[in-house]
Amino acid sequence: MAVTIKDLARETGLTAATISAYFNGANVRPYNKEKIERAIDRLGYVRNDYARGLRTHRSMTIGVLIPELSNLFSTTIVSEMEEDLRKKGYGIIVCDCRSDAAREKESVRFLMSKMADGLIVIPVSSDGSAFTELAASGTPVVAIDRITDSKNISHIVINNREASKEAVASMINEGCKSIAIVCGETDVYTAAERFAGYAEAMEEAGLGEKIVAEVGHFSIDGGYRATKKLIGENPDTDGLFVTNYEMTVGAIIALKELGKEVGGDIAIMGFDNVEILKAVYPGIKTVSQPISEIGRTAAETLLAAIEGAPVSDKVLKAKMD
Amino acid sequence: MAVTIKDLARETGLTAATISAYFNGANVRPYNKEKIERAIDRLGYVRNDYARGLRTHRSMTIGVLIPELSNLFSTTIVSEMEEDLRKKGYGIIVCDCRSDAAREKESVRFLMSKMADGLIVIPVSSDGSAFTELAASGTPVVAIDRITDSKNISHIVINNREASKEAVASMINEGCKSIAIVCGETDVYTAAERFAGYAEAMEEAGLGEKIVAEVGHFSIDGGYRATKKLIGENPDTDGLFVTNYEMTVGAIIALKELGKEVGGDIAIMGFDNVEILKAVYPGIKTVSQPISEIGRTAAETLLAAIEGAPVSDKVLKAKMD
DNA sequence: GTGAAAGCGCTAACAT
DNA sequence: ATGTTAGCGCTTTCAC
Repeated sequence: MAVTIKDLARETGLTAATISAYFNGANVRPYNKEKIERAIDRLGYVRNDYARGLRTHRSMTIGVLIPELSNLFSTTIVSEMEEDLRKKGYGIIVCDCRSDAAREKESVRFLMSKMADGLIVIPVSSDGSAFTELAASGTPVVAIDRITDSKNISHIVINNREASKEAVASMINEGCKSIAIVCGETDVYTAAERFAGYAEAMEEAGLGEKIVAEVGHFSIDGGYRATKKLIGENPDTDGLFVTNYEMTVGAIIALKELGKEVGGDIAIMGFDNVEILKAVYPGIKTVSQPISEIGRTAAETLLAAIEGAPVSDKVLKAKMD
Repeated sequence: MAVTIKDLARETGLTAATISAYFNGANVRPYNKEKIERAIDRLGYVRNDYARGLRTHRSMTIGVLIPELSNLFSTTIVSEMEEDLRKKGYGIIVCDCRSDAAREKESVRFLMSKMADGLIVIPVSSDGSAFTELAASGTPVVAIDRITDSKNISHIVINNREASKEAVASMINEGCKSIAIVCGETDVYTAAERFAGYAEAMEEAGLGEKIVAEVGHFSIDGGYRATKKLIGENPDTDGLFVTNYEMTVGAIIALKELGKEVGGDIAIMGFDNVEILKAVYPGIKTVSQPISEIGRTAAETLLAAIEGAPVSDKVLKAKMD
């Protein structure tokens, strides 16, 4: 059995209440303080968060709920948040709902049972129904990457539409005449916004014909298939806007197989981290999201909400590079 | 305040003990069972794991401690384990110790305070000192990827040495005469083993001169710098064995900049997931670790240990492709 | 500044 | 099958 506060009490001749006071920053006689610290060392005491949490109704853990943990964007954010939250004494319980709304709901209950003090979420259900109940009951929720309809939760997103519009406009500027987009299904917020930006840029340039492939899974494979199909049906496409990292990788594989030279026959505008691709194909451009900043902002916003701050939405800016 | 078992008791006219019995699978009169279930629905009851854990000394959470959460190998494993463990009712608390031994130790205490029922760890400290104390006290620990000196913890690793030896032998077989290795610092277990396999293959083939670059950070940048230096000093190197994924990416960027044609001027043997690279450079070969299997095995081993199984080490096999 | 006592929400004997 | 009682390890009044 683990060492408890009672053991410290026995060891020091003090009472549990005093030891607790010591831990919680109350004034303790220097002499006793030293005794307590010696006892902690000797006995190897570690405070039991479960007992503490039960008493205080604060678990000091944050639930993190992600559609796909195998995705670079998600894990980078998780990594950032883990660091920030740990600094404030919080641990994170990570759940992967595999882009499934039912699993998302189930995960919320799971995190409730863990008494999570708050949730940071990339929402799957666009109505946010999985969270509103929770948020209404007083546990703050911060959604990142995607907007939901819920007024009870805070949202941290980027300016998907503007950034995409600008990106496509720059492709047009570089001389592309026939630009296709590979994007996710437009019932996902980010996909819809990025598509809208693409469409706006095309229309403003008077390039009427939009070439679109919607991809169910935002994966390498999804991007690969979509690109194959797209180029098969529209062989004179000279520009490709691919709206996430994994799909960009897939698109490049497909183009390679089709014998198209990236940057020559066809220009690519990708999304996020493509360090290796850029090295291999210097011509490639991407829209980069401020991933670390998103994570940091989410952590900050949630902690503020836990301290009582009201719901607040934030839009961060992506940049082209 | 959240709904408690007492609320259910009041609502149903039963007592807390009966409700608890219901949750724990004891026999409850069908009539009462139904009443309980109705009450749960109406009140939105979620069982409080903290109270339960405090009482049972089982938190139903597993601590996961990783040196770098931003690394593909790690996150793939975390993703696999999260799924497996969730199926068994366990949540995971993820900690990133940034390859720092002090943070590793601190994280262990943190996870102890969270009453983790067990730990799955990619160890940083090779003596395993951060864990032995914990393991000795009854909390099982499973180390993956790297061996430690501790006899109290289970280890899941791959056959790094044999797989590396085989890989380098195959390069020699393909006609490479001057093969260099880019590996991590050899005080890390995997780096040492992979180097040993390289050395054995070289010696058996009578290729005396070993060309070695040790890299502090197993990162894209680390691989990039090491390769630049290596090729600068040994321009007629015709084979490169790079011992993890990120460094392989870095190496390829470097070769590209040096004007070396991958698969032509120089053969590359990488490690793990290089789907995109293979598409771009069909000649590239890699040693792939059974990443999902590692995660699955780690989860299984830990759960078995929690149920009382003794310490057990396992060696899984990597394959070349 | 420290102690005594009560209680967070749950489970585990034990009794009925 | 259900109720009674006690207690997990901690914090929090309230005395002193």
